[in-house]
Amino acid sequence: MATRNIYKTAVDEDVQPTNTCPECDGRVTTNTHETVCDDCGLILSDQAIDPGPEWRSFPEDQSNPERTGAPLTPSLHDQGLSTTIDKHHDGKGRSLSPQKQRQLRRLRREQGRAQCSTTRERNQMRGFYEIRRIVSALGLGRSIRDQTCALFTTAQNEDLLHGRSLEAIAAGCVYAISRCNSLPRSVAEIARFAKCNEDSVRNAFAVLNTELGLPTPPPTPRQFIPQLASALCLSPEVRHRAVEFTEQARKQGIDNGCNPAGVAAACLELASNDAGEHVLQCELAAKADVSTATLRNHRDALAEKLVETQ
DNA sequence: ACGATTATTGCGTTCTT
DNA sequence: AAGAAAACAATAATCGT
Repeated sequence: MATRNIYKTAVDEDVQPTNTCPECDGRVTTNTHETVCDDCGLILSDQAIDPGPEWRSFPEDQSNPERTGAPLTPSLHDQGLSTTIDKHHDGKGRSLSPQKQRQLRRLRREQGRAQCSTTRERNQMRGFYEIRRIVSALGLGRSIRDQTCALFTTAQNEDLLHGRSLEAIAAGCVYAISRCNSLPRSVAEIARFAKCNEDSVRNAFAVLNTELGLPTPPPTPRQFIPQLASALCLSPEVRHRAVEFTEQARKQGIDNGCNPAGVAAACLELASNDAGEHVLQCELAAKADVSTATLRNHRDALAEKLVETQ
């Protein structure tokens, strides 16, 4: 429980408003890892300028020995601090004698074994590999990836992996972190890329959530608008309108107990119809992972309420 | 493609032991 | 208090236009 708050990364604390989003003119926020548009979810840059020292070494300047090496990353089990032994050259770039090469080959083999000496470390490597794979397949940013890896480590420390598949825990971590960051992906979407079924992902998330007490608020329809609008190439106006509709839906309480993605899809349909940008129901429903019937039901219920309030 | 009707599923409530 | 069951709402499937 001591590590509870590490998932709340800089998103809340170090946020500094910068300029506006080129796509929708929405407000843009930057944390330590990436710059994201609040309105459309567009990631403007996940290669933020690093104010730290250069990652170069200057052999002639011996006074500054710490200015070497690659930046640390939590998504590698050794945080990127691995040692590699070259095959053909020594530290100064000279080529090696065959005897030395043989010796170094043996050293390299032992070093490789030492790098993940325990099953714990091996599991962590496999878990991180899986996380990196899923996160990049979903198009989520570096910040999400690093938070997910941190959560995975915590899960490992709390002994939550016993009897569960590593792949399921990794996928569950991705799901949990995406939700904690208000960038919800459906379990189905994650399971599509994960090496396990939906139930395993759900179960893994449930375990993480209860055992670690994650700050996971229920997903709201609003959070689904950006990704859906972007997937269907809808205009910023439609997107803004749809967000307003989600607010209406919330006030009227018609999203209670409903799949938020379905409500979001209905809001988008109404908004796009208003703007004359016609979207096929089946496409909208497919992107939101709901049936067209559900989409229509929500749309009609919402339309009724909207007429009443006018 | 869209709409209406019917079937299924999931879940909180209520009843029983 | 714990489990079973009837009940309801959300969602999906199917058929008709």
